[in-house]
Amino acid sequence: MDLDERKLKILQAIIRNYLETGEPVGSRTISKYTDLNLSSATIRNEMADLEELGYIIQPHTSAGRIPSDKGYRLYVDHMILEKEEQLNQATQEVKEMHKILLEREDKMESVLKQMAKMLAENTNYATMISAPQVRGNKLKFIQISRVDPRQILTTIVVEGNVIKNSIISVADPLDDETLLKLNILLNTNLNGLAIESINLAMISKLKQQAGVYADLVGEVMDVVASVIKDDENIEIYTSGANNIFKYPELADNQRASELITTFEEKQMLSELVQDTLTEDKGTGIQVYIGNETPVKTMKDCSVVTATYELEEGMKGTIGIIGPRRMDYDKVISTLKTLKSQLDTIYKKSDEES
Amino acid sequence: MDLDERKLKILQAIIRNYLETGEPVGSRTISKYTDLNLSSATIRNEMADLEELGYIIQPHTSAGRIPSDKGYRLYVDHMILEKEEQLNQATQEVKEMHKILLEREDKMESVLKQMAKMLAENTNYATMISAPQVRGNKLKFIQISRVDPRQILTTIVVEGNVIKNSIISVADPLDDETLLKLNILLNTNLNGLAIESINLAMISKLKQQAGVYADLVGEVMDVVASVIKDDENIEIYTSGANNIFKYPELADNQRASELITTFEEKQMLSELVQDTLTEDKGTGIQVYIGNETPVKTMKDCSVVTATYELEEGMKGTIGIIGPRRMDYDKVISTLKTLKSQLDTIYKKSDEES
DNA sequence: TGTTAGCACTCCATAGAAACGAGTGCTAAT
DNA sequence: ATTAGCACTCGTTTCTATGGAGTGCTAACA
Repeated sequence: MDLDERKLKILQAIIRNYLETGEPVGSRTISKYTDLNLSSATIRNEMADLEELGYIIQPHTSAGRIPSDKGYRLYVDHMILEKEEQLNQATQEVKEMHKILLEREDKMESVLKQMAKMLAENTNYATMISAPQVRGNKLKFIQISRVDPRQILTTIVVEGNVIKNSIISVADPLDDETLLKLNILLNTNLNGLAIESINLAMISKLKQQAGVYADLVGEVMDVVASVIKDDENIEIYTSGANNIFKYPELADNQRASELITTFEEKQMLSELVQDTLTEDKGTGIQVYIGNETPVKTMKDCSVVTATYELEEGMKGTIGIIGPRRMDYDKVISTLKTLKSQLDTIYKKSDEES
Repeated sequence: MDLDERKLKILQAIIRNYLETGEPVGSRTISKYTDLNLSSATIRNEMADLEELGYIIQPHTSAGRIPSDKGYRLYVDHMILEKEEQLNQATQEVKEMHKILLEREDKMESVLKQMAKMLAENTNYATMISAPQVRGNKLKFIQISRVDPRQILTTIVVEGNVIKNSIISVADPLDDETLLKLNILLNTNLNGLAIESINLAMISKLKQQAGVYADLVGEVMDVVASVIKDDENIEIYTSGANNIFKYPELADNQRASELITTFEEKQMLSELVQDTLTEDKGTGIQVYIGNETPVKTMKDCSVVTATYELEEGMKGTIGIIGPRRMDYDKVISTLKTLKSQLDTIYKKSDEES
């Protein structure tokens, strides 16, 4: 048996209604809700069919129906296609983000934090944003300077303008000439190289050329290495974790505690980021319903993610986490608009600079 | 009427018992619990007195008693004095921190994060740590370098080795000589100055001397200014927020949601940090019971804070947030030990460098 | 005079019973 | 194919015991 037009309409009505109320919806409600002009009895028959097909579930014999994961999935897939043209819907809130992005602060960190917060406030769900991941980055600039007689400041810039500093202590003060020589040594040998491609042989060669300052060069190389290390545990910013308390189905102690922990230990979220980045099939938007999510503690949630891309292949993820009955419609179109803005604005303003 | 020895002992027994169980404690329990060898009837009389004095409360007529804020306060004040000598009690967990601190990473951020986490795991309460606040700091080093033809990297180091970078875009490439000249200009004029003391007159003088590069110097000064701005919203790291679910009196939706929000919006916690730093009377440990806390959303919690101090007057705060019936004993001694270790270890390892 | 045993009383917590009502499935009529 | 009608199910809410923990008070005791 396939889904005819009418069944689809009924299913849609059930889901819409359930998204709003969070209560199982009965046949009588649907009978009024839709423009089909059918009696509740007819609806009941159809609902029995839909249940048999696995699109809806009856929590107990005398209750209404709620959508199953399969039902949600159908709804979402259907909806995304439909929405394609009316992209400019959720403009209201996204315009504010536009503004934030334009007056972009020096620290990308604070931009992302603010964005997460704003998204959370507008959607009433929990949000997460991962900082763009830098991969295969090339060293753009490396420099050591004397901050005071015993302290050397290392500054490293990689493509994408990620900057890393560290202070190294030295036993004997370096004079200006040595400093200059070492800087030239480092830059001529390392500039333009992908960090991953720096191997042991190169390091030992460098150390050899540095002579008595081999130790110092070694420490500088440690700093270089730490750029990669930093990169491995991706920065993730979250906001609106408290929103889960607005949805009774998530707010019981057991679940709430788990979810809060998940948001706190951002590490678990990074699985989600990874999955999103690898699974991305081109649309850039992904929906995980219930158990589909790669994070087990979120099995009672739905997650909608978007990947955004800056220039130079830096990719990041935005995620919205809410109950199964989240307003997919609004969330997806919000994310779509935001994504497209991010993609374009960031690119543009980076070309300026 | 004053508190005689016996009343004190009874009060103490009540509190101890309540801390453990979280249930109102009755006279019979106390009669067995203490070594006073008194019947429950006698205890009842004493308890009636204690209640009249305001140290304990009866939730309802036929229930046992629970400590009032006044009772907790007495207990805590008493206990702190008693504990003074047995400082080495909570060594177990603190030794691990010792280790972390010794192998201290370059980023203070990650040390503090880890510390917060470890504290939370050991105590089963929520924790917060504020990064040391830098005040009245002097510029130690300032430098601009050319990263690529159109991009200038600004690096600023202030006392305490706080480093700040920013990339500035320029329309026309700068040659080496100009760069050197500007660096000398900036360093000779600004080095050693407290950032707060840089005024408009100096800036305009600098700009004048920079000639055609006045704009660039202006942007550099903006970066300098942002060091202060960064400082104003203190970095605060939290951990173990989910622990509040372990205490039923905090775990109802209303309260939990408020608390989670408080931990998320670190801003509210900064009030606590401020209060702790200003109220500190020398012991370095402070206890806020219930309504005593400056953060309203925590009125059902108790907070124990410690201020730690690194060299150069950099002060930070560690806080442990739990239910009113937190294990003050353990928390206070843990914080004391940790504080003393932080005070000494950090100082020492900074002298090394 | 301080302590204790005993007892009536209070009041929360728990469990069960009863009433309710939303919603269903099925049947028979249209 | 649709619908009205009806018996039935089952979760939710409300009410009513019942039990027990704990108290305050009184009277007896050392």
